[in-house]
Amino acid sequence: MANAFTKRLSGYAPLNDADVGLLADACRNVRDVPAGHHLIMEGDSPDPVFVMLEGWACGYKILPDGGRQILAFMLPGDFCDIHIAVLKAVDHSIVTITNAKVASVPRAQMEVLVQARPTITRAFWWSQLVDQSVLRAWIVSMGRRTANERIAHLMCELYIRMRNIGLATDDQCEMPLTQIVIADAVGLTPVHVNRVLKSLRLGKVMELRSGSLTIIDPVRLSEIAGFDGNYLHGRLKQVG
Amino acid sequence: MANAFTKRLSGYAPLNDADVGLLADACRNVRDVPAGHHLIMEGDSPDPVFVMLEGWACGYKILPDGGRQILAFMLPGDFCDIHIAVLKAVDHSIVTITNAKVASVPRAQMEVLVQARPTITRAFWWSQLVDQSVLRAWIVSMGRRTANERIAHLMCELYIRMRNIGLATDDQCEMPLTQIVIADAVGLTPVHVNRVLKSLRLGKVMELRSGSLTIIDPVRLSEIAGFDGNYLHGRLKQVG
DNA sequence: CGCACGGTTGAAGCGGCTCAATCTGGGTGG
DNA sequence: CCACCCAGATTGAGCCGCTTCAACCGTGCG
Repeated sequence: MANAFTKRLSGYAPLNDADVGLLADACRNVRDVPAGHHLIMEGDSPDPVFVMLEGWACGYKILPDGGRQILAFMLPGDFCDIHIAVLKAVDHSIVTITNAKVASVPRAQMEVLVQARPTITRAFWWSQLVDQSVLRAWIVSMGRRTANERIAHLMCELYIRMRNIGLATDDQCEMPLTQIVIADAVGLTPVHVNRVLKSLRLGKVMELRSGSLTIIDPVRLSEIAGFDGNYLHGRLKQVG
Repeated sequence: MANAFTKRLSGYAPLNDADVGLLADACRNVRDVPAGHHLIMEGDSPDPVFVMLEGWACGYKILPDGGRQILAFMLPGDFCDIHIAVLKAVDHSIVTITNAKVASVPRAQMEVLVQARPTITRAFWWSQLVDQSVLRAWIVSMGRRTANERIAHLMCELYIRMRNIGLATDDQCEMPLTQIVIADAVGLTPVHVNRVLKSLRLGKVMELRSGSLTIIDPVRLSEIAGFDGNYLHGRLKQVG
């Protein structure tokens, strides 16, 4: 019955079996989508809500000059777009990064869940708050952190989120991001991302290779990042 | 009966007189606070919800190295902190920028409003969505825009938000921000903010002087900014 | 095989930072 | 009413982190 979605939400509110059942049922309509497939395109009118069950996706916006800024990474259990529930048209796109399993839940059914189940409402609300905290943390990174710090911080965030849904070991997790994707997320060029990753590797801090992250020195890493994981969830432990 | 708060929320959902009455009543506990006064300090446990009725405030976070990153500007009618409703401790601070009138609403009363009035719930939800869109727009700015573009974009955002609550004329509005505050918001140094403002002034695009913004060439300004105001509200008009 | 895409490395340029000095205006005490 | 003060605004000079441009490598895949 439980899937990545219900697991994540259980972390936010004490869902009982009936709640979990309803949520799992809402996710019954599952699609397999390949990497690089768009779930939502800028300008679409938002209809179903997408929930990631397996695989990674990201939301991004294209600028007039062709540049791309990634706004969020969606991991298993994450909503892709509750936030745009009421808007007429979406102002950004969402694309899968890996092959993925995605559930699509009709808006109407979401409404029903929210109406009927206060605990589910609360879990949705929390989920939203956490997403918003992540956005704020990104702003801090882009505004005031150097390239090294930014990348270290992003790796901390993603590692902790992966660990939080049981997809990380003590010192590593999957991290299926190309250097181009990382660059578009942290606001740097791929070339510079490459140099930063090299220096982190040579400095024996962390290693990102063939789609997976290995944290060699967790203390150093979170020092460099200035990482305080609390924003991801009240009861999260620190890296290391 | 109506105040800046009920006016802003009316823009998001069709509040009836009873709704407006309840909201206005919730805001009955008003305090006058001077500029530079902290409404919330990092580490506080969040109790009342603050609503700006007059004046400006901003939320920010201090980094280990002493740097400051501003995360949001709060204008009349804005919530300061619904988002942190459920968290144990706040991870950022909120300080007034000008003298201000601030209503504090007990959390319990907020809950009552949300339970009893679906339209109010919807308005809160919308308000939250708009806030989140603003955060995303900031990420785009910090990640992919130059200093000129960033500052132009911020000015567009703030002008439109001011106009939206009836506090702007065709070509100007109050903008009580020092260059230091702007620098902390857009992730630049005050020195460079100064140079950018100078170039925008000399280029006859806009002028920021003694706490007020004058838009000289709205078309150029929004071109420079790459500004698309839709994210602030479905039915917003463009600058100019 | 060969193409395409991502990773890697080097060299040169530039946007924004740092450091530092001067100017300005509003507030304050005498 | 003036002298002073102080925070913010302004300007200049030099520096540095990141970008740009360009080449080359490695590898998975049609």
